[in-house]
Amino acid sequence: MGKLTQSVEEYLEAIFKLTRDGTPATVGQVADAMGVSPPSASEMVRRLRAAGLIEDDRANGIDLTTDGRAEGARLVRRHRLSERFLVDVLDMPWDAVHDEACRLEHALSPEVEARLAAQLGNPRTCPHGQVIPDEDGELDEEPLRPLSALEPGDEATISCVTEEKADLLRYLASLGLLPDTEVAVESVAPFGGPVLVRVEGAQYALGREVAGKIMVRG
Amino acid sequence: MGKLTQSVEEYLEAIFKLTRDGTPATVGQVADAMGVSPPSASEMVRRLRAAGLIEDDRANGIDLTTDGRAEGARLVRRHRLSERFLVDVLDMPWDAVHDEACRLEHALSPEVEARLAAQLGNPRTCPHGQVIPDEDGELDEEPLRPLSALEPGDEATISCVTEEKADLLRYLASLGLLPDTEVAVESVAPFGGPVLVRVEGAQYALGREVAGKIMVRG
DNA sequence: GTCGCTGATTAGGCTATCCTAAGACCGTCT
DNA sequence: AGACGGTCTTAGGATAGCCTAATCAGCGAC
Repeated sequence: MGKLTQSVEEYLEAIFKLTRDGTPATVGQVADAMGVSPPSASEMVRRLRAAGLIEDDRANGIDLTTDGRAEGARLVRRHRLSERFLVDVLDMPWDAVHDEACRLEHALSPEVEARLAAQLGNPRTCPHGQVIPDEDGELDEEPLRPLSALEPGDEATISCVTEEKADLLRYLASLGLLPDTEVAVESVAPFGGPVLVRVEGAQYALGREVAGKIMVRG
Repeated sequence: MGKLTQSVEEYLEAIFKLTRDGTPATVGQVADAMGVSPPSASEMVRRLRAAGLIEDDRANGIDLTTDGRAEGARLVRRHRLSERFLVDVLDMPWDAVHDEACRLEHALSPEVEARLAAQLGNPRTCPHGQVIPDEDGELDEEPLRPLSALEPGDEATISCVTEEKADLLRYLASLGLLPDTEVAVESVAPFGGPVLVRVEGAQYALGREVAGKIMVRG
C-alpha cells in the first residue's frame, strides 16, 4: 500500500466511519461527511475503487474492501491515539482535540504510532469514549444504545459521545456527562421532547437530539 | 497570516534555512533544497513574494520579509520541537526523527506547539544540537566553526550536526560524535584529506566533508 | 406506461503544483 | 565587440482536487 495523500486518507476514514455499522454508504453521505459536492465525492470514490480500497460492485453502494477497511481502521486508530495524547500528555480540553487530531493523524508513521500507543499505555478508548482499533485494525465494540433510547427508570453508564463538535462537548462536560459516568433516566417527554436525566445527584433536561448522541452501556 | 499549504510552508522553511547566514538565496538553491526544478521554485518564489513573505526587490536575490522570517522560524521551531519530542518522549533514535518531524511540523497548531514546548521543558536545542527558535521566532546562536576548520592541537565541544541524513547520523553516533562531546584535533591531512580527531579516548579519521558538517564551539 | 423526483455521473472549468523545453539576461573571456 | 555559459523565466502541458450545471438512471405515483 503506497503512501496515500492526506485527502485520500480523509475520504477513506470518513467512509470507514460511515460503513462501521455494516450498511454500505452512498455518494451523498460521503459528500456530506467530507463537506464537498457530490461530483467530488463520486470522483474520489471512483479512484478509491480503482485503488482497490472500495468494493468493485457498485450495485450494493459504497463498501470498503479488506484493504480499505484495514487502512481506515489504522487512520481511526491514529486519530484516537492523537486525541488521547493531546488530553493525557498535553493536557488539552476534550473539546479541542478532535480538530487537532484531524491534522495529526496524517503525520504519524506506523513507527511513531506504535511508540505513541505504548507510551500512552495502549489506551482502549479515545477521550470521548470511542474504542481505539488495535494494531491490526480490529475494533471490539460492545453493543451500545443511545441515551435517548432509555426508558424512565433505566440506569446506565455513559460509554461515548458520537459527535465531536466543540460546543456540544463543552456543554456535556459542564453537566458532568462524561464517559464512564452513571446516569439515570427520570422521564422522557413525548413527541421528541427532552429527556430528564439524573447524574451525580443533579438533574438535567437534555434535548432528544443531544441524548441521541450519547451512547450508553448497561 | 492565513493558513499556508504544507507545500508553501516547506518552501518557506527551506528559504529560511538558506538565508540564515544573512546572504540571500538564489532560485537554484531553493530548487535544490526542495528537490524541484528551477521553474517550480521560481514560480513559488513569485507567489511568496506576492504573499509578502519574500522581499520585493528581486535584485538582491531571495530574502524573507519580517513576516516571512517569523513564519519560517515558527516552522523550524515546530520541526525541532517535534524532533525533541520523538527522541525524549517516544525514545526514537536520533537518525530517524528528521523525516518524521518533517511531516509532524505541519500538523502542530500554535496551541499544541506551546503545550508541547512546555511539556518538554522548553528545550533550547533539537537532538542534533541545533537551536530551537523561541515563540517569537528569535534564534540566539553563538558563533560556531566547523570541525574541519580546527587546527591540530585544538580542542572544542561539538555543538551541532548540520546535516540530518540518517546514515551520517548513525555513523557519527557510532563514533560517539554527539552534541556536547569534547573533541581534540590531532592532525589535519593536506589537500582536503582526513581530520584525525580524538574523542573520549578513541581516535578516528574523519573525511573533510563529514568534519565540515560538525559544528563546534570553544 | 409515463411523469417526475432523487441521487449519481458526465461535462467543462478553476487552482495549485509539478514537469520539460525553449527563450531571455548577464557577466566573462577572447 | 561578440560568442559562451550559467541562471532565471516564459510557454505549454500534466495531475489532483474542487466546483457548477447539465444529463442520466431508477423508482414510486398516477
